[in-house]
Parts: sequence; C-alpha cells; structure tokens
Amino acid sequence: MFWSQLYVPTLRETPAEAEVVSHQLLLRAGYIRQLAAGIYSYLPLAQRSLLKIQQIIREEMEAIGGQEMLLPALNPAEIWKESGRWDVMGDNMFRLKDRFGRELCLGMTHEEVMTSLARGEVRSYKQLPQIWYQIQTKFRDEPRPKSGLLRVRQFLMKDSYSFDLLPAGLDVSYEKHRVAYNKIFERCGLKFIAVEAHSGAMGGSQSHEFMVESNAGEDLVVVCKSAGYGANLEKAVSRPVAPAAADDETARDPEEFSTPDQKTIAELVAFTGVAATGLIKSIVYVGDEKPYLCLLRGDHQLSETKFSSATGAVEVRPAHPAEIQDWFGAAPGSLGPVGVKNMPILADGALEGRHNLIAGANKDDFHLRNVTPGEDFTAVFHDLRQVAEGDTHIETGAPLKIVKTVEIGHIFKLGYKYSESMGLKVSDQDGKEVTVIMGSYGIGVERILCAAIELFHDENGMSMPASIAPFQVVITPANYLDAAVKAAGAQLYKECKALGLDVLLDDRDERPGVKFKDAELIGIPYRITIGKKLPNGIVEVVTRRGRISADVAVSEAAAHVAQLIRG
RNA sequence: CGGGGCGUGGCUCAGCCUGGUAGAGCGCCUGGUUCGGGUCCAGGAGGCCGGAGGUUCGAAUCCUCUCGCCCCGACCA
Repeated sequence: MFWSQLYVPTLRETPAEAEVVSHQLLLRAGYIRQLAAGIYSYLPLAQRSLLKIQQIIREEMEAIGGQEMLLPALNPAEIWKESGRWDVMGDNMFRLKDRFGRELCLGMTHEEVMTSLARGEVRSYKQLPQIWYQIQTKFRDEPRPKSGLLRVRQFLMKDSYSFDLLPAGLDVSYEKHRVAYNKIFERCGLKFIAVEAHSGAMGGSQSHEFMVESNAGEDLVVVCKSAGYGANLEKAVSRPVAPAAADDETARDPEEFSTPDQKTIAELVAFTGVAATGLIKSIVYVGDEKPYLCLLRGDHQLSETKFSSATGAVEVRPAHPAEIQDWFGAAPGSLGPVGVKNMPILADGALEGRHNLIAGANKDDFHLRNVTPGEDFTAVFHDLRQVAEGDTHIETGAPLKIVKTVEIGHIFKLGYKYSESMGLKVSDQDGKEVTVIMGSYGIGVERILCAAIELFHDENGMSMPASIAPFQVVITPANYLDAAVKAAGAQLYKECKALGLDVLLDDRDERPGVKFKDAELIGIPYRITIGKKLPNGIVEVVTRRGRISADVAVSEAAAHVAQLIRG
C-alpha cells in the first residue's frame, strides 16, 4: 500500500472530546471517527487492525474445533421472552417493531439465538460436543457510552457457545476456551491476566475474565502475584488487616452512651477515639423485598454481590431511610444488632471472635460499647465485605493489589439456564432425553485494539504490537524527490512484499519530519528510513517501541525487518 | 436518570460578562522555497456562530425552550 493512496486523516491536535489515551490516539491517528455517542466509523487503519485481530481469533477458535457461523443481529422478541431476558435486559436492549407491529430487538448477545438454532438441529448425543461461534456486531443501549471504543453501543464481539452432554464435557469445552483465549491475547501482544469472575445475569457456575491493566478501565480486580491469585473485586476474598488494637476480652455487658450527631464511622472514630476496626458498621439491605441487617467491621465495605450470594436474593438494594425508621425505630447512623429480632442478621467473617466492640443502640444519638458477637446477639457469618487495600491473600497472607482493568474477554459455564428454559435436549445412549449443558464465551474485538493502545503508547503516539498493527513496516524515504532514494524505496517495497510483509510505502512529497511523526502516531512497529546514508548502501531500521535504530545494508533491510517481526 | 462542562470554518480555540462589519493558529487550495523530526514566503477558499422562539432599531453575545457531545455518579451482559 502506498501512503498517498491510503486515507489516514491524522490530526496535529488532540480532539477536545477525547479523555482517555486510546480514544485520543484513535482519533488523532485517523483510525476512527464518531457518528454519535457510542457509535463509531472505522477508517482504513482501524479496519485493518480489527481484521488482523479477528483473524487471530478465528485461527485459535478453529484450533479448538470451533465452527464459525453468522447469526442474525435482528432478533424476534419470542426467543428472548422464552429465556426470560426480554424483561431482564431492560433499557439496555434496543427494541423495535416491524410494519405489522411485531416486536423485535437488536441482539446484545446470542445465547437465545444459538440455543434456538441448536434445539432445532441437534438430536443425538452423538452430535455432541459442538463449539459454535461467530464474530458479529452487538448492540447495547448503554446508559453512558464513554472512553472512545471502550464502552460503546455497537461493537464487534466474538461469541462462542459450547454444547455438551455432561458437565465433564462442559469442563473440557471451558478449558479449551481458556487455553484458546490465552493464546489469542498473547498473539495480540497484550499483557493480561485471567481472573475469577462473578457470573452475574448470565447465570452459571464458573467464570473467568481476561483483563488488561489500565487506568482507562472500569473494573477493579484483586491480584496476588506470589500466590497466583486474581479475582474480580466483586468476587475476591481476602484476609483483612488486623484490628488496630487488641480487643479487651473480659466479659462485659453492653453499655449505652450518648453520641450526639455522630452518624458516620469517621465521626464516631473522632468522637470515641476508638479505631474503625473496633466499630461495627450496621447496614440494612433489602434482598428480594426482605430486609437483612448486615454487619461489617467499621473499616470495611459491603459487597452487594456477596450479599446477593449469601442471601440468594436476585434483586438487591439498600433500605430506604423510612423503612429503617420503621423497622428499627432509629435513623441510619445509630443502628446496631443488639435486640434485633425482626430480620436476619448477617455478619462478615472479620467480626467473628471479636469482643467488646462499639455498635449503634437503635436509638437516635446513642451507641453501645462492649458489644460481643455471639454473646450479645447472634448472627450468621458470611464473607460479605469487599476486599480492601492492605488485605492479604486468604491462604498465604501475601499482599494483595487492587488494579483497574479493561475486560477483553469473559468465559462462562452457563449450565442448563438456556437449554432448560428453551428446551434444548438430545437423546442419550439409552434413548432418554437429556438437557444439554452449555457454555458461553465472549471477546470484545475493539477492546483488544484499545487495550493495546492503552498498554503501548508514548508521547509520539501508538506503538502497536506487530501482529495487530495496521501495517507491520513503513518505508520512509526522507526525500521522495531524490531519484535514488525513490528507487531504493520502490525496491525495498518489492522485497518486503516478496517476504510476505505487510508494508506501507510513504510516497508522499512531505518533509521527513512530517512522515516520521505520522508513522509514529499511527503506531507502525518498524520503519525503514532511506536517507543520507543511502550513497553508502545503508538504510536505517527503526523499532517504534523505544525508537531503537540500526544501520543495515539496503539489500538486507527487508530480511532484517522480517527477522525482527518473526523473532 | 441526578450533578457538572461544552457547542463559533476540517482541528484547537478567542470573541459573549459590557449587543453594533465574525477572528487567530493549524489544516486545505495555488505559486515559489526547503528536504533527517510537524520548513519558510506570498496569495486564496471555507462559518446562516447546534436548532427554534423571544427581547431589541440591531443578537454569536441577553432571555426561554430544545437538540447534541463530553465528564462524574447511578446503572451495566
């Protein structure tokens, strides 16, 4: 490809609307343009890069026996009603009606269509297992699209679905995907981690997310290198930091004391002089319309996900102040477990075995000291708290780190959720009907591009991994009007092509500075500069990442680059 | 949906408070110049100031409504 014939509208200045680096650079480097909030056009550079990503995905999916299909993006309401997700998806689903008033939607994921397809086709256990996948546009009406291509309303997803007769088969399909995903992201040149994840509204038992560490990310992940542990914050478990002071373990009875206007933990700490670890935080949560009193150590936060798991409740919300007044006869800020009989009391494990703590008295402006779990109230202990900075690994005690990440892939063991609700069954060996067990596995294609940019950029622009860069190498003749330089450029271009390199020749009549800046902005990993050393038969091969330059004989330059790429 | 910010040539922005001939830099076009890190010189094109209504002799500027975009939060397979 010749640069003069390629549409690459680079910008000298960063567009004002872009905040995160990948968004700024995608716009500046002429990869994308915005059409509306969360809706983008992909220009030639982005498209080339995305096609390379998709090709890597295809190869690795084929390697585990995945079969590519293409399902409709336009879905009838019926199948979504069957699975129950027509209602569950709420406003996140784009909905429309056809001319006869029939309800349709744009697919935001394809469990329903895949299951519907499979139940019409698969009859026998002999046809299992199957892994079906597609790379297709998904539509989600995000409440707040943001960060360029990171959170959008229309995007490409590789989604695959496995169908197995038995749970052990699902384990195999799941493991195949886990391995394939590792290969895909490695081949895309990313630094990533696989972490345990919460299955959320997808249902199912086991789930891993593939995450790239980045400040532009929205997910918090807990990692411990030495223990080899990684989990989404929603799911992560830890050993809490020790209480600031040892408990007084003598047997004492709760004793009320006045705490005028002291409502928050911080205020109580200042007022009593007792560290937050010596306080009990009481939070009232409603799960499926039933109230629960949740107790945490003063310095801990409740995890809604864990509350949901502990209670089995699907719909979860904090209690309204009026409800709390009604149930406790006191306002939030003075609540506590002592004497509570009208709702279950759940306590976080960090309170187990503690003595003589401070808790609310269920009387405005009063608290109790000397409250001891198990003696002054009974609670069921669960892991309810969110992992906090400073916590350590639950087994090894090694330090945990909380990092911000971008989710690029997610694999789920779905179990029977969709096959059950939609009736996907096969005959087993004995001629008996058996419900098929499913898995579902997703990759955000554009997010790989974004993550690569977030990971690899500098003040001059992107520094794309060679495997997914729009071009592998750019030839930059410093002065294209110089006949010898121009001829060398043409020759090198031919040689690169012959070696199978994806090469771009910058044939524009621009100043060298402009060409260097542009090449670095769009992130081409290798550059061959033809300039003043040409009379000596020398050109420069420059590695974008680190701007490492090597003088190479013209005749060897193409091979040298091929070596760098393959090496 | 709550809070905040912003809409003025392709891009970045000034002008608005205090109403009176729409500006700059970059980019683009033409000619010349230069050629290893966004050359320099000269000339030129391009904007109903997001939209509608109102106040006024007169509105980019003041008022009302509306649309769009961005950020924080809520939400989130």
